[in-house]
Amino acid sequence: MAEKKLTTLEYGLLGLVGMSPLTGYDVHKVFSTTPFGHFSSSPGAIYPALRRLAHIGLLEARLDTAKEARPRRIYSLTDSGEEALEAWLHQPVTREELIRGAGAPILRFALSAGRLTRDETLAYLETYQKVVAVYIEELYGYTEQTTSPENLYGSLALYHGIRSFESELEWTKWAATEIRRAGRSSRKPRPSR
Amino acid sequence: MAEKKLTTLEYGLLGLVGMSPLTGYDVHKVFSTTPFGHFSSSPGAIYPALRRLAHIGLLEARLDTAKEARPRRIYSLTDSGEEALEAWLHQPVTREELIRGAGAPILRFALSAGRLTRDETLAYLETYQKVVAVYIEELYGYTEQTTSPENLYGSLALYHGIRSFESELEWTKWAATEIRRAGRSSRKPRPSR
DNA sequence: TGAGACATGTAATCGGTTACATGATTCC
DNA sequence: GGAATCATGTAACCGATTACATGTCTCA
Repeated sequence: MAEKKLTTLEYGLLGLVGMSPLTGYDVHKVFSTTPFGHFSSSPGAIYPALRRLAHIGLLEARLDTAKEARPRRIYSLTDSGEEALEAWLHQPVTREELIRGAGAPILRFALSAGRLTRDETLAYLETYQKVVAVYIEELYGYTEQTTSPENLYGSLALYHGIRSFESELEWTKWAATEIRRAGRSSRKPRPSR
Repeated sequence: MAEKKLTTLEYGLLGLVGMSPLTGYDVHKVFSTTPFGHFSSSPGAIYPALRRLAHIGLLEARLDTAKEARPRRIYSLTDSGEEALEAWLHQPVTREELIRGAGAPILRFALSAGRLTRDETLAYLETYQKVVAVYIEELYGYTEQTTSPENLYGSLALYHGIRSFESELEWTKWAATEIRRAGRSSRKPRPSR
């Protein structure tokens, strides 16, 4: 079987198509009108990616021949696509994903709705949280080397990173409590401040 | 003249080489042992990029022939490289850069040390701040459409984005006050909490 | 009925990742 | 003096960006 690793965009497409069958243009619309994944909505990225996924059997294309001269492909998730997606959703967050900043950790979280159990998602958030905490410690380590008055801007930039990961850390905790709370009542989530 | 646009990596290299002449391996070390720019430290990215920059005249390579069989190139910034770097540093933050998340806004800030005046950097932070604020409003707009109990995870993911940009917004304000403060005294910057 | 927006892609280019290759240095 | 590690790259592949091409619908 030798599961090939896919790009973040491709997993995003699997997740999106997995919600409901879509055409390339539908995907384009989602990417360009919502903050979903902050992927590029360029057709030169989307269409080839959909084709690739269809080619390796993770998606299947149904030809809509309503307009003959310009038929369009409606993609839906195959069983093995479902499998690949779920395998990915079960991966814990890694340090590399966090640093790369391509948004993979949060994408997995968002796509886990309906595909992971509540407890699995909570466990995912827990590992997410740990990885972030470890990385924050690492960044603090640099502050001792780098913090000198001559290097003010460098220090400030470093604190930018630290703060942003601290905010991410708080989010993981908050999200977990919201999910737990939703299990007991059906109130809407509210930002904590 | 038609200044060609460079990649973020290339600007990072200009900035780094601009601090002191470096070899490809030096760059690799910086990228792999510090949080500078969170670029990939893969040689396949660094060496070709240095060559490209040298080829278009923004860097110049001096051959160090100390070891004959394996001479190495020490790169330094040329006048036109200096120009290109400063032109870039003078660009205000754009919405696209912010969303793309490649770290360009913070990289420009960090590299502005010694190349922009204090007031120019403060002005840069001001536009940075405004762009972030505008984007946060945009994201809040989505919460009204998207926030439904059935779409809990989607909402939570959206709040992840909002929080992280809010943290960025606070950083821009904090950094500006630190810079102003440093103008009056020479204390080290401290995180605000 | 012609202009513009909406829809559906393809092609060329190009930067980055992964993997490979080889030369020097250290150190056991 | 052989292995491991440091240093300095090259090559192949492949995905993404940019630009282009063409079909279809709306509506003044």
